[in-house]
Amino acid sequence: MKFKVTERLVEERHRRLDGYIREKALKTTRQRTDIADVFFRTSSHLSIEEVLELARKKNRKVGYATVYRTLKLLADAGLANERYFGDKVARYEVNETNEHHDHMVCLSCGKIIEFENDEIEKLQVSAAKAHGFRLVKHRLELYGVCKDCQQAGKGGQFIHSA
Amino acid sequence: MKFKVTERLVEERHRRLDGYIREKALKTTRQRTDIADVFFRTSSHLSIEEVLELARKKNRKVGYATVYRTLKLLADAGLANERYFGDKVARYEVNETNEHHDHMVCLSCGKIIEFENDEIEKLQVSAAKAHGFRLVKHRLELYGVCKDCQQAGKGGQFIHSA
DNA sequence: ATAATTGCAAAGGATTTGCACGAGT
DNA sequence: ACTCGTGCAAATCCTTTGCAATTAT
Repeated sequence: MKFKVTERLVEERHRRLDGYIREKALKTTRQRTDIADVFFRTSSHLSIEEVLELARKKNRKVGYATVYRTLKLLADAGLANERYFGDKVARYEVNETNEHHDHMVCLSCGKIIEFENDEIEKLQVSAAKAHGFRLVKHRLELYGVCKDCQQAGKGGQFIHSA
Repeated sequence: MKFKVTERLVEERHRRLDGYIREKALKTTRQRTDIADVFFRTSSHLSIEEVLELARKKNRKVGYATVYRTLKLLADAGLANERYFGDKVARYEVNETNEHHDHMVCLSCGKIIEFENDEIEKLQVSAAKAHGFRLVKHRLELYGVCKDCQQAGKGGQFIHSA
């Protein structure tokens, strides 16, 4: 997301989650709410590890299996997207309905920058059409060195292999 | 690759590998040659599993650790690229120098179609520039249903989650 | 009460690694 | 000879799962 995560937005996300839970006759639990909450409040791409760490600050007894399960649940509910960047760990981002963005991943510091480009999207559609391919979704990632790392002269040390 | 893999091309790849081996003072072994050979002869995106199976037809005693090590070696030599599509297994493709292509992945049959689009590449460069980002490489994948699967009416059953 | 959820530890799948043996230079 | 490569099994990493105990409805 490019915007700040407001309290209003966090509440809206919780409401969407509650709706899903009700619809599927699941249960609202302390852990779920806490995990979802830390997740809803970030605007970054968190690994399970990171979500676990944040969740434990709220609720010491969160187990990692529950984090895995809760993030899958959020993904099923359409509230989270699972992504894999260069390394092999799953990362989750909040899924904003009708938002389309791609990512730039800094090979030096690991930072993930979101960007949008409608022209590229359009060309993807044409490329798919040209191959008789029915496009469902896409993934575009640019790997390189972010502005900060270039300035800090850290362009060389790639921590990330993409 | 869009072209057929000719004998000339296979030889050229072996020559490049030999050069790398000499340069790094490594050794040419039966297994390496066999694994590299089956790999050089395909034009698809093989998993370790698949390379192992093919290599064993040539040389029954190839161990899977050797396949892992050899494909890493080929990647280091600049002859192979490691990629991850929707599932979690690494796939390797022959790296054609100065060839740029992206992939369409069929969610129904798993087929991988390569395509090129210079316009998209150009837009990526501008997008990166706009963020002060030094672009090193990119990854673009379109997920959907290929022409064959659409005709066969298999558009619904996604075997692949992207 | 009933059924879903949790936490733990065990199981899984893909990949990596340590080590003694075998092969290339 | 000397060093590198191999195969095997064990180890590792991330993720999933079985199960008994706990909690929400």
